Amino acid sequence: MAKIIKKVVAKKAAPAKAKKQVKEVKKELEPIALQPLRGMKDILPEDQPYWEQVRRVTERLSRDYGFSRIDTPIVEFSNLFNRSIGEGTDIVEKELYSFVTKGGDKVALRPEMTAGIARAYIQHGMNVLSKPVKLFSAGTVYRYDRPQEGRYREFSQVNFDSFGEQDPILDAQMIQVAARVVQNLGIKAIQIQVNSIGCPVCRKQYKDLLVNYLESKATKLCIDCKRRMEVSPLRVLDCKEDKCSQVAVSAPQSVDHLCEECRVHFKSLLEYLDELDLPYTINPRLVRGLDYYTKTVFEIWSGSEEGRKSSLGGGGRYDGLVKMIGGEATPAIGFAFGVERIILEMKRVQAKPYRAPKPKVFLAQLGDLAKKKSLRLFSELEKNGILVAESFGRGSLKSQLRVANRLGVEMTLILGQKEALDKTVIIKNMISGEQETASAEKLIDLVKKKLKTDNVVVYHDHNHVAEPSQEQEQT
RNA sequence: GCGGCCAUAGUUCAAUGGUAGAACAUUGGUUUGUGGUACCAAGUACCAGGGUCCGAUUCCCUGUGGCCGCCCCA
Repeated sequence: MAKIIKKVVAKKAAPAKAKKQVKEVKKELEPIALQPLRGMKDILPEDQPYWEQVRRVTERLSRDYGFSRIDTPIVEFSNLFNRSIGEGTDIVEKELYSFVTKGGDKVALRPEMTAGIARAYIQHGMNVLSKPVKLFSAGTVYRYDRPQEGRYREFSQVNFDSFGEQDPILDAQMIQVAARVVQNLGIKAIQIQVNSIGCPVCRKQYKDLLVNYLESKATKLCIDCKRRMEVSPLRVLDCKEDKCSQVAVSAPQSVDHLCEECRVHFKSLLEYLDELDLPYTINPRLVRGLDYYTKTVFEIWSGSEEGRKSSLGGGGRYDGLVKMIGGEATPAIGFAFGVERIILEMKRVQAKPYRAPKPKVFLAQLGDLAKKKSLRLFSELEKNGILVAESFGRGSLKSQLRVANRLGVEMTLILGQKEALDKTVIIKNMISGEQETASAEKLIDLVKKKLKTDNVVVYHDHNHVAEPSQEQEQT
């Protein structure tokens, strides 16, 4: 009695004091912002099935196509990115998370993965390996821009690169892998956009030609494009302004001005794609934002011909990159997908996420002795490969059965005071409601046997289950 | 980096210049060791800081964050 009174008094008095203290502490210390940084977000348990599905599909495909996994640091020296991606690009110019370390190093968070992977390729002498050297990677990348749906400052990419082979058949196979990634994830309506932006030689010639043309039409361009004309004339072709598109329509196209080598390369790529039955669209206006691309560039868009389209991922050939950052000349090609965008699209088209196996057995306990024993019983079941759910913190059998019911288990094992003393366990069939008492010794085998035979019953009764789980509703 | 819209319980949304309600979710209960439904009950919220005002969650400003458009891209 005295104890209870003390408790009540303590309970009443405590919150008021605690609140005051909290307030005082808050004033002295900087309050913690209960939110992540702008453009960053938590990936909550409810979303994990989608992430797990992406992980499984990409890992499986990368293995099937002969890619080895590589993981490189998220932080690298800034000049790696400046040099490879290009000083003038938006990614480097405005979106790079760069800072100086305590030791004075100029570093940056990676805005994409290929630069770091190319660095690792050179550093570890992978050029001596049998070509092509195919590398797969997955992780977060960082770009400091204005967040929107499907566009974050911290986001995840799955990245495929292939070093050391210049044959256009590699280009075709890479595009095939890219298409299979999204298709295997249940995104059926996609567009493959391809283009060739040539090699440094013919690209320069083409650029001059384009600038000439644009200058002749300069009065018809928007303000931004007049600026772009000098900085990166290729981007003018991509401008969404009406008047610029009109100019772009009759602009010279890079595919018409490729050198012989690039032209043949592109031509045979298209032949390979035809052979693969991969429907593609040649998009002469497809220009990617990284300077290191040569020849083939491509993107995978979601959606069909009309309607909203967004780029799920893209890539291209980068024959000059490895040499650019200090290795021997090495042809290469790669692509990356944005995982958040893929998941967004999976949800849009109601693609199936990964379904984790769910426990079919619930273990309920009642009374002190049973509670103690149930802890061991749980691990015995787990060791025998039986997935078990429990709610040991709950007291009443009723509330435990409620949880069991909600989880949709096939059977509940009930261990009460009486059973604990008798060394028995009650097995309750959650579909029929029937119960039987089994000896603790034989329990594991009995449960195993029942799970096997009960499967039939379960399928039989499947439509009868009162409440579909949340996951089922989602799919 | 530029422009616009928005910000209330765990979630989706209300109302209001006098400190806030619902639904769903969660937890407990409807007597003793048994689930669903129903019923009852409980807890939890005005993004932060300034200003106007007797008084602000409400009006204004700034910050922070989300979303949309541009830019760019994944």
